[in-house]
Amino acid sequence: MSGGDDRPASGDGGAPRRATIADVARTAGVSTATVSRVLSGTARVSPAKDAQVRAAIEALDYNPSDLTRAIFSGRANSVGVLVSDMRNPYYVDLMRGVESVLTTAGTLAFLASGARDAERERRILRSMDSQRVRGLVATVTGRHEAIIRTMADRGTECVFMTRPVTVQHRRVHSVRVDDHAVGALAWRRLRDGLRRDIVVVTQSSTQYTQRSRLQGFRDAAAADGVELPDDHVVEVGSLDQPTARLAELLRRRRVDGVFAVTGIASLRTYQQVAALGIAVPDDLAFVGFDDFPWAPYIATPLTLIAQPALAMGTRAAELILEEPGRSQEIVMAPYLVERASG
Amino acid sequence: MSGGDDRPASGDGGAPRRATIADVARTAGVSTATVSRVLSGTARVSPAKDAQVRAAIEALDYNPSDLTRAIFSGRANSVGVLVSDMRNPYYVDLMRGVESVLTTAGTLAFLASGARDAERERRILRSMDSQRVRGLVATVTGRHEAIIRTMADRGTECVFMTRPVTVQHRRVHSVRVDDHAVGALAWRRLRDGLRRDIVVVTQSSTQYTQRSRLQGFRDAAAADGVELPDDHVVEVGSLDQPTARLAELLRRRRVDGVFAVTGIASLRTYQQVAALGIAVPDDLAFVGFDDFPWAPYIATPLTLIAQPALAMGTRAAELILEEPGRSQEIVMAPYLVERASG
DNA sequence: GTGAAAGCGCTAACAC
DNA sequence: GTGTTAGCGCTTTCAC
Repeated sequence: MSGGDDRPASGDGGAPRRATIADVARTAGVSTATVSRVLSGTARVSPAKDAQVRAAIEALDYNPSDLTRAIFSGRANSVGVLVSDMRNPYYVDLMRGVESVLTTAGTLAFLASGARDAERERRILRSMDSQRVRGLVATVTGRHEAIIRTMADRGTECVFMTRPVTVQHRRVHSVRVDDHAVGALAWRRLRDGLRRDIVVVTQSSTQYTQRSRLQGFRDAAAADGVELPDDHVVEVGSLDQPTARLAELLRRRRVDGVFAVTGIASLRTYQQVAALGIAVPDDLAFVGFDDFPWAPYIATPLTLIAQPALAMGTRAAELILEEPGRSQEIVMAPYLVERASG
Repeated sequence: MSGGDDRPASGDGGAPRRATIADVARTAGVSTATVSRVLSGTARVSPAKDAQVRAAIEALDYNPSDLTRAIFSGRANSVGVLVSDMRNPYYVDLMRGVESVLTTAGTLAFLASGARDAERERRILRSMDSQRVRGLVATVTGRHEAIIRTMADRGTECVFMTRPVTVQHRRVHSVRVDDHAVGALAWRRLRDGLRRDIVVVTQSSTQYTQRSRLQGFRDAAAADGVELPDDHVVEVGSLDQPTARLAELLRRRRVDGVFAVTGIASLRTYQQVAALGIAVPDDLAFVGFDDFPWAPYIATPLTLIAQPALAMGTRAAELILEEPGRSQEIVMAPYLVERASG
């Protein structure tokens, strides 16, 4: 062949150079512009050249770089998903929802866990911004107003789960469950089970979502003329903190119902109830929050208020792909999963 | 100010243009090369200019693009993680392991599920290749030799979980559990529990990993002079297939032990055993595979052979960051988690 | 329809 | 030390 063949066998340690659009153009005997047109399908090219180009792409096993493409649009073909804790089945379902929509659209999702550490969250958000993600689905502990505003300003659609938007911006959205309704559902369930002396277990009562669920419970109870005494709200904290106060409350024989407002609170309450040997649901009706895959398999299958995590994930991903143009606030209904515990 | 200020308020719909390295250079009164040097820290810059550059970066809220950077190295600052099923706690732990190592290194991980669908897997691998991921951690159903070879050729470190490498290449590795040892552990546990008539439950006996576990069991039994009859191996398939044959085997009073070789098989066997009302472990000792978070909480806590999923994830991520230069085959030891069932 | 050429934001020689 | 310049692989005018 005349001319040098420039499909080098190796650059350094032996990596064959990847075929570029120029290689394809050369092989097909056309310009790079024509190859680009075939790739994007925006402009028409003659059938003959089209065929040549496709043949060359095939022959060289050419796979165009999403990175280089992204440089033009300023946005990568990727979205970031930042969750608090990957072990939590809620986030797993959320991610599954996001992923199913994105994969269909040919977009890839970054997944990272902020581990409820604001500084770690910040670093991850910064990385995602460096990657120029076109969208962000986040559950965060910190507020991160500045970086969120920057990302939204620069074109990233940001969707926050579990809480209302804290940044007013046309590209900042919220997808969450109706926390007030969660509390109301719990109250009505326990009321219908004829429970009168109910304890509400929170994990951290300062959190907005937990306060809302508690408030929903209180409001629904009040509508039925029942008051929830302050000393019947107990905080159990995270997994390795003591639950002495909860145990004390449960030992009082008067308590006949319990509503745990988070997944962790549900688990901890369940363990405490089991440790105390209390008969569920006979002596104590138990309604928790956040369904999890193994809820049906434990000794006493748990009645739980669930959030439509999968649907929330797909909705979030759709928002990102749709680019609605103005801030969206999507509140989804929780639902009761009836099992043996209450 | 003399000259035009070129920090435009909006391009199209109102997205302010992102500050580029040129903007920083202009603001700091230096060249882009100097800014780049400050950023990478490779070459020394005078303290004065260094300060100016940092000030400009701060003022403009400049965050360099990982995309553009990646164009040079040919590799993005990202890795792809392709799993079979996100609901499986094993993959969750794997991902957690990968993510923890990568986040520390400032690298982001794509997560996608192939859903045991070879065509879907292929599309995702292709997307990841388009993103020029520097590494790949994959559990796949299909073989995908061609695309894997291409990716490895072009510089992507590929780590396969759960099975030996099928592509001989210095950048293709394997991290997996010692499946033969899994079977041996199970046998010895049941033997020590004085079980003699054991049924092995597989999910799909054609799969390499399951065959290995079965073989390990057989070999260990044979070493003790015990033969596993072929009709004591039963296949239960995936979640919604019937388990009639398993039920039939279990109903025979002679069977006093069972070893389920996959997580799904364990779950299905557990359900069947519960449905039949068989006393565990008194009438039937149960050893399963793959630990899961709620194993301690179910009615009869399960004795399981676990794989060090988290460690396997971190090891895979380390392999990618290390770029060992030649194919690595890492086989990790399974361990027994003793609980009530066997 | 098609190609030449400019340029996206960054890095890496290469001069000074 | 520092700036100038030439790209990285792609898209997109703008002529023809």
